[in-house]
Amino acid sequence: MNLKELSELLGLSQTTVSRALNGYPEVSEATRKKVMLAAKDHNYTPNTRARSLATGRSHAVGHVIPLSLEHEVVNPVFTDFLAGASEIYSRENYDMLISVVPVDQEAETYRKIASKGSVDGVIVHGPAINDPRIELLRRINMPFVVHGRSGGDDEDSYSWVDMNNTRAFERATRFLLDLGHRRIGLINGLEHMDFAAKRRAGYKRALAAYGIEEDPALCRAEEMTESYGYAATNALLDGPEPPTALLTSSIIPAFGARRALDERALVLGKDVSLIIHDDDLSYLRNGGKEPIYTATRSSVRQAGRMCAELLMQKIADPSTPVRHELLDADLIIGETTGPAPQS
Amino acid sequence: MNLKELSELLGLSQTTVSRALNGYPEVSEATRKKVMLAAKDHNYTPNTRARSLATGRSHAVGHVIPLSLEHEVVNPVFTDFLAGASEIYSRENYDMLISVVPVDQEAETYRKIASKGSVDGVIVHGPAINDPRIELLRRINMPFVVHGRSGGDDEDSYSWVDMNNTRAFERATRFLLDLGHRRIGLINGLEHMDFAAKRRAGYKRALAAYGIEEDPALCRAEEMTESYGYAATNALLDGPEPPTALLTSSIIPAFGARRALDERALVLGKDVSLIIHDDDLSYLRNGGKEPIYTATRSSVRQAGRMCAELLMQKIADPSTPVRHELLDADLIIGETTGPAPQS
DNA sequence: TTTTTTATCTAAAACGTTTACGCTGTTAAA
DNA sequence: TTTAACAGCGTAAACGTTTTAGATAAAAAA
Repeated sequence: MNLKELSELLGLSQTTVSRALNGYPEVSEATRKKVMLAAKDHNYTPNTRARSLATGRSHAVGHVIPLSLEHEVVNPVFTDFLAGASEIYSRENYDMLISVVPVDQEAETYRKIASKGSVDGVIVHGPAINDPRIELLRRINMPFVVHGRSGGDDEDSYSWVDMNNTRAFERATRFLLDLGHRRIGLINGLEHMDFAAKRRAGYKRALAAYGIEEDPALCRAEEMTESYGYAATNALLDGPEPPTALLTSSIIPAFGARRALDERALVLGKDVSLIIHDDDLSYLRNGGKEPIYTATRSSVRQAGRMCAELLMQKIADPSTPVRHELLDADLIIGETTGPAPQS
Repeated sequence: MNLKELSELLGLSQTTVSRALNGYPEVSEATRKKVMLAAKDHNYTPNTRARSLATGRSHAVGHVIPLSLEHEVVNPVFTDFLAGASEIYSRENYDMLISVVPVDQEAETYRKIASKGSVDGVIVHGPAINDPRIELLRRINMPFVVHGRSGGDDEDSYSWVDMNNTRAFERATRFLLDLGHRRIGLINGLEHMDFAAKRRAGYKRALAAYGIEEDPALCRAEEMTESYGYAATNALLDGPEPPTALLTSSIIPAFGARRALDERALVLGKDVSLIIHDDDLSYLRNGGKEPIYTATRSSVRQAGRMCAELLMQKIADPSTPVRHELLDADLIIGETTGPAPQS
């Protein structure tokens, strides 16, 4: 069923029917009702392709999700982020178009997407420090919102939704310091990524406040997998002066850390303390009412919702001023932290 | 830059330029070269919307990924599945359109997608037993491939890519039986899903071969989260006749099982054996060269590739006969299984 | 030489919407 | 009574492609 057929069926012009359906005022309420009813009855939905061509907008947003080259890892937080964003899109009747591409082809992909005209805007995932994609998107004049920030001084010049990574890790580190820990290992994500760099900065700042110099031997930075958590924990514990506490950048390496500790019969929260960052993933909940891991928690799903929200606004009215949403992480106390063991 | 401008610039008609770019034979090699070059120079890409409208095909495929209602969990294997499928799509220059929708709105979503005409085909995720979506898609004549099967007798009538769930779990259970285990717990996924039902069937069949009746008290079936693995393991171990071995349907509940066992100071592979099903997720690798968990392994990413492959064929030529790909899982031996403890 | 075929290109229709503009009749203002 | 405003609807153009049906000229066949 298309517009022409529907309008013939109703004895009206295509114009009137279209206007009735799209809520334009130049049509009487009586006819609008008739049209709406007929549309429902013959379940007519405007053809997206034709509508897009006519309006110049595709009613879709793009997500380019980077595939890390070395290990072919695609970040698992995306499922929850997309679930959050999707809530907003489906409310606004927008489509979500995603491409998973190796990081070295990202710029190319954005360019292509733009010239094909298949989306009205994009979400930038996993910004690196001084990420070139931002400059690119601005140049081709494509509305975008960044999940995270890109460091640099131009953070005011584009819209983003970020978590206060520095503050979260500063608080977590401080919490451990207050418990008497002095050697604290950091099992971080890749530090050319802005979020990881900021977390490290927070860690460093807390140490500095206690007059402690950051020890590079206690800091690791890799793709956040379970096996990385396992290997890094082992490596740190095998060092000359093993840490009494650990910070991991996600719950996933924490599983690896737990495995390593178990093998050594070290008890979490007693022999070694552990604080994780918890993205509140639906399939990896950190406990129920009571958290298991002591954690800095910030919902990535919520971030997804907010990014989508901001982008929708930007698309609806491109003159919308840029907006920044800085989410604060909660510090929640679980069973994996305790006073530093006396040695 | 659009077709009209490009053709005027070249002094040719739009027809000729279009044909040159799309590789039609009615154009001389000389002009084709010229056209190609000019297109590159002014980086012209045909507008997707216009092309779709003209050809009637959208060059996009849809993935409707179900959001479990009760717990709002979106299955984490999707990221890897999508990564696999995406490889194929980008090779064929197809777009991937995804919607995350609560299970009760799935049928509605498919219908909408079809009438909007925004995709040329869909992948069906997470089929339940006798899933109504299959009938629906057939009725509205939308090409589709199912990841998994839907039970029932009509499995021959549509294309699917599945893992041999029954066989995998039969082998795993047999392996435990051969090691002397007689009480084996099954920590399964939701059993109205076909994959989970088939896994249970395999488990049952192996037990039957040893003359053992399945004990419902040893079988759990829920959303496969870490906390579920933890709770289920605790419940089983607290039962009157605790199991000496466990099977989990994914690596994620296995993390929970490990946590529960650690708390009881039970050693994996000695006090309690554990076999998992391993989807070979990039961010949750089951060890490196040496596997950690004994597991039945089948790559969900590979399944993604194959589904996409099949769907592309079906779209290119709708008369393509249905195809079935049944992947066999490897049984890989890790450190979490050993002989049943004497009691 | 005339006819047929072939190679190369073009004009215009089609895809299904939205929307700028125009028309008619009715009501309100002058 | 005349003019203006307005509500309600229709006509036709536009969006940027692909594709059908021809057109022209050159080459081959008769």
